[in-house]
Amino acid sequence: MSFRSVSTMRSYEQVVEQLTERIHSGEFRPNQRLPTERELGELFGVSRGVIREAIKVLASVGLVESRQGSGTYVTANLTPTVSRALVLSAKPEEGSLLSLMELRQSTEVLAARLAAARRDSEEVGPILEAARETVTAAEADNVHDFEDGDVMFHRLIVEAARNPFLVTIHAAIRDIQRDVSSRVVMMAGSITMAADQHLRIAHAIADQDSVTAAAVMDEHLGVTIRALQGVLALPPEDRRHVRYLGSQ
Amino acid sequence: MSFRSVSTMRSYEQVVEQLTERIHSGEFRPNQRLPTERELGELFGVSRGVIREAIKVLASVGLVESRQGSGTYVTANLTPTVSRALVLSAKPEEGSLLSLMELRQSTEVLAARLAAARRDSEEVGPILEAARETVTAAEADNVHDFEDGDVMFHRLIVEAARNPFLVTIHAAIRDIQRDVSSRVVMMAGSITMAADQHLRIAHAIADQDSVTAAAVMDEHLGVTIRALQGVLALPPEDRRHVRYLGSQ
DNA sequence: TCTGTACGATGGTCCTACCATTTCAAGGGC
DNA sequence: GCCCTTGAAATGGTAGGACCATCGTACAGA
Repeated sequence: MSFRSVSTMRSYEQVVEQLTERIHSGEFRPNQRLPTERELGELFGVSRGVIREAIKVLASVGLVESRQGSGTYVTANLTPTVSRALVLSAKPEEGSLLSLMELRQSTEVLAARLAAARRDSEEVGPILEAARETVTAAEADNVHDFEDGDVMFHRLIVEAARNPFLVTIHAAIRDIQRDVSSRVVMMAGSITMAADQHLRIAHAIADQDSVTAAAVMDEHLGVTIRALQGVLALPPEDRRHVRYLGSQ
Repeated sequence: MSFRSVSTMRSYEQVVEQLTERIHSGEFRPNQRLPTERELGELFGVSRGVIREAIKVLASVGLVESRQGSGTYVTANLTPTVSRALVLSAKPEEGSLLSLMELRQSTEVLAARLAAARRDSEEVGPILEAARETVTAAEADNVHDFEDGDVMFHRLIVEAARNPFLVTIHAAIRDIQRDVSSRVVMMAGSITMAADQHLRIAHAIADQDSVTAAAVMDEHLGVTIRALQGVLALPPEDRRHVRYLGSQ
């Protein structure tokens, strides 16, 4: 006696599902405008309110984006964001920054290992270039440029790892770090040393040396974590001098 | 001339924010019923539609749950789910399962390391117990019981790691694996070997031996990954015999 | 005590109207 | 001809009311 459970799927859920499918199938491409809410309502045979609720869900995972007066668009870079959910999972208390860095270390070490094994030959150039950019910036003590190169460097490696989940999570981590405006201790270590590690990682990936790439990446982020632990051990009053980059 | 930027935050966003805060602060506790949509509308001074959109967002990250005719409740197990977004980030194609296992390996190795370092003395007992449960089940060749113990074992370790992000991501990974009904190759290795590894990990955590805990966990999940890679290398027709667990 | 019914509360859906922004084309001044 | 202004239309954002579907409970009856 096996019955299928009666499906009572909410209508907005069905809309979410169908729109998701169209977006994934490429029928709706990035930057493309969706039909208006009123039109979608007619197409799906539901009220505008239902459409709006569905769109809110899609927007909350970063698949679409609504602009008042203009329309609803498929997100440009089709990387759904998990940052909101991730943020919600941690109370904004002491140590959540440390937790975040731990996660980042773990995932990026994997990314480095995979990137070394799977990177396309065309991907090597940009990675090396980004690494060199951080070296140049470090020599000039130009923190701003260093950061630009740093972000690019890590992003390229994650992408070269050919693991979509890593891309999503890495984007979310970056998101949160930006929100929390926690550049505070990001640069706690010496940027010269960091740039040097970048270069070694880049070369390891170029040589398809997974072990070295992973090991140096582990050390690279480990430095930051240890610095962070040091700062968190200080009483709050004494932390201020660590921050040396105020702007945005 | 410094002006505060004019708040153009959508009203539903503000509702999301405030409700999130109340939930996190413990003012709304798990399983508690929120005020009705109509009441919330009055409390926030917005229409019911806005409230509904806010609730949809909260529901989509797994913070609340609506039951028609009854009310909206704070989710019992307050682990927001990122699974939907993660699912969206990978087209359901070949290899996404491999990507998922890679992510799982990376995060759980970290979890094992942290758990060994941070575990509370009361957490050791349940972890050992879960490990022993899988050993017993493996000896009896009872796959069902093995799985129960297996899930519990890994969950306890992740929780002992004291890193909220890991908890969230691990839950999401489990979610997806269940959805994809991919027990297929989960057990591809010998469950006897797996159970043995469980025991070694548990003892390492009990001994606060981070290095061993991480190493064995790495190997433990590495076995599954290698098995998975083997299966994916086969032509689709030949894969069927790998699945030996059909239920649910 | 148990069962079924009735009623109220609540989320789900629909509808209409109006507001706020954006977009773009028509118009006017130079 | 070019640039700016202006205004209308389109579109998402918000409001409010109505009704439906479901749930929970209280109540009446067996």
